[in-house]
Amino acid sequence: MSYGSNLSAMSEDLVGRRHVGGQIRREIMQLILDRRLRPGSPLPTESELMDSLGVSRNSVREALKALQALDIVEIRHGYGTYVGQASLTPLVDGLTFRTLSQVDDDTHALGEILQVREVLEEGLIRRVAETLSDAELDSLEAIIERMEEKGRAGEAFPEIDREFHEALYTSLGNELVPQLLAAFWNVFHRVARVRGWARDPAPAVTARRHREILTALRARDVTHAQRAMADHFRGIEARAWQATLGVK
Amino acid sequence: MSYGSNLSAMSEDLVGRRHVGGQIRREIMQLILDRRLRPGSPLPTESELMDSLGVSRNSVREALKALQALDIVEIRHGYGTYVGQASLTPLVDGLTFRTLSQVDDDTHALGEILQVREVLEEGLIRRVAETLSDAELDSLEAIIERMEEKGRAGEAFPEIDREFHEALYTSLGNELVPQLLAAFWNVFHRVARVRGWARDPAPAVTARRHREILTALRARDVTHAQRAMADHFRGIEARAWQATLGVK
DNA sequence: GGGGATTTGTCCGTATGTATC
DNA sequence: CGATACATACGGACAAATCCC
Repeated sequence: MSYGSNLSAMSEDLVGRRHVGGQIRREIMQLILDRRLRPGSPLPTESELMDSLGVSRNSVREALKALQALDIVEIRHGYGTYVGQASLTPLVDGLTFRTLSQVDDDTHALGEILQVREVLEEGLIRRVAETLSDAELDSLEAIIERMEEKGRAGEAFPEIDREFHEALYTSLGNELVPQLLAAFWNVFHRVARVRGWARDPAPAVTARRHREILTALRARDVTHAQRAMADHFRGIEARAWQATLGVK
Repeated sequence: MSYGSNLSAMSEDLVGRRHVGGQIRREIMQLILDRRLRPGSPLPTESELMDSLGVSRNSVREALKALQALDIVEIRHGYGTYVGQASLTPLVDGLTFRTLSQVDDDTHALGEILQVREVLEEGLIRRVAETLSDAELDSLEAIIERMEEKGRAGEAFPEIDREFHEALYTSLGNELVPQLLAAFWNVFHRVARVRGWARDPAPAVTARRHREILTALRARDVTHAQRAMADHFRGIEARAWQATLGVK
C-alpha cells in the first residue's frame, strides 16, 4: 500500500463509502452552510480542503469543478475559491444544451420554454397590475420610449426588451422571478444565436406591443394587460417559427 | 522537462489558451451535438478523449465532473460515460442550496419558490381546464380517491400530491412543465426534511382542497378551478409558516 | 463462479501560469 | 520588480467497479 492512513474515512466504512466524489461535493456544501458563508466569502484553499477532508488534491478539484458548474462556488485562477451566487446559469446551460440536442425540431423544446414563460408572465402581470406605483410606471415609460426610438430606426433591441420584462416585476419583491425569466430569455437568444436566426424583422411592431402593455397597466385594466402580454408572445412565436422555416 | 511534445497546443498559443478547463467542457458538449448522441448513448472513454482533445486525463475528468453535475453526462464507475438526461436536477440542487443558505429566514426564499409555483399552476390550470378529456378526469378522480383514503386514516400523502399535480398537466404535451413543477416540489420537500418540519397535520383538509379542484374541472368552471388552486396554495403556505414558527 | 480486460476512481509528485502585495 | 500564495495542468501509478468469456 502506498497511500493509506485513512484518517477520517472510518465514518463512511459502514455506509460503504459509495461515490466519494459526490460525497466530497456534499461535504463542501455543508461546510459553507455550517460556517454561514455568504456569496463572495472565501473558501478554504485546495490544500486546506484536502487536509480537512482527508482526500487528495484531485478529488477536491473535481468536486470544486462540479460545484463551479452549479455556480455554488466561484474559482479565481491564482487567487482563491469563493462562495458563488447560486444563480440559475446551470438551468440556462442545461436547457440550452437540451434544446440544441433536439436537432430535428428545436421548435418543440423552444416552444415548451416559451409556453412556460408565457404562463408565468400572464400570471405575474395580473398581480403586478394592482400594486404598480406611478414612479414604476414612469420608469417603464422611459424604457418603452427607448424601444420606440430604436423601432423608428429599424433596429432590434433585445437588451431593452429584457430590461422591460425585468423592470415589470421588481415591485413583487421576488428575486427568483426575474432570474427565472432571464434564464428563459438567455436560453432563447443563445439558441437563436447558435442557429443563426435573423434579428427581429419588425422592431416597430414589437415596440408597439410593449406600449400596449403599458397603457393597459396605466389604466389598471388587468384583463387588457393580460391580453396584451399574450399578444406579445404570439409575436415572439411567429418570429421564431418563421426563423426556423427560413433556415430550413 | 518531463512531459513535452505539445502536439496540438500550437493552435492555442496565439489565443493565449485561456481557461482550458471550460474549453474542454464546451468541446465535449459540442462533440455530443455533432455526433447526434441521444441520452443514454455511450461517450468516448477518458483515454480516447485525452487523445482526441490533446489534454491530460485530469483535465478531461474535471470537465466530465462538471458536466455530470449538470446532468449532461452520466458516469458509471468501471463501465463508461454516457450522455445524460439533461434533467433539472441542477436547478433543484441550486435552489435547495440557496434556500438552506439563508438561515435567518428560509421563509423568504421558500416563499419566492412557492409564489412562482402558484403563478405557474394558476395559469396552467386555466389552459388545461378546456382541453381535459373525460378519461383524464377519471384518472385524476382515482388519484384523489387514494388521497381521501389516506386522509381518513390521518396519514400524509406527499407522493400522491405530487402525482396529482403531474397528472393534471400531461394533456398539455409540454415536457418541461412537469419537470419544473417537480423541481420546485423537490426543493420544498428537501428543505422541509433538512429543517425537520412536521408532516401535513391535516391531510383530510388537503384532500378536500384537491377534490375541490377536480369538481371545478369537471364543471369546466375555469374561474372556480383557478380559485381552488389558489386556496390549495394558501394551505401550503400556512403549513410552511407554521412549521418555521414551531421550530423556532 | 473465476479470471482477465476495460473503464472509471483516487492518489502522488512536479512544473507552470497567474494574481496579490 | 521580486516574493509569495494559489490555481492549473501534466504524467504515472494503483485501486475499485463492471463486464464478458
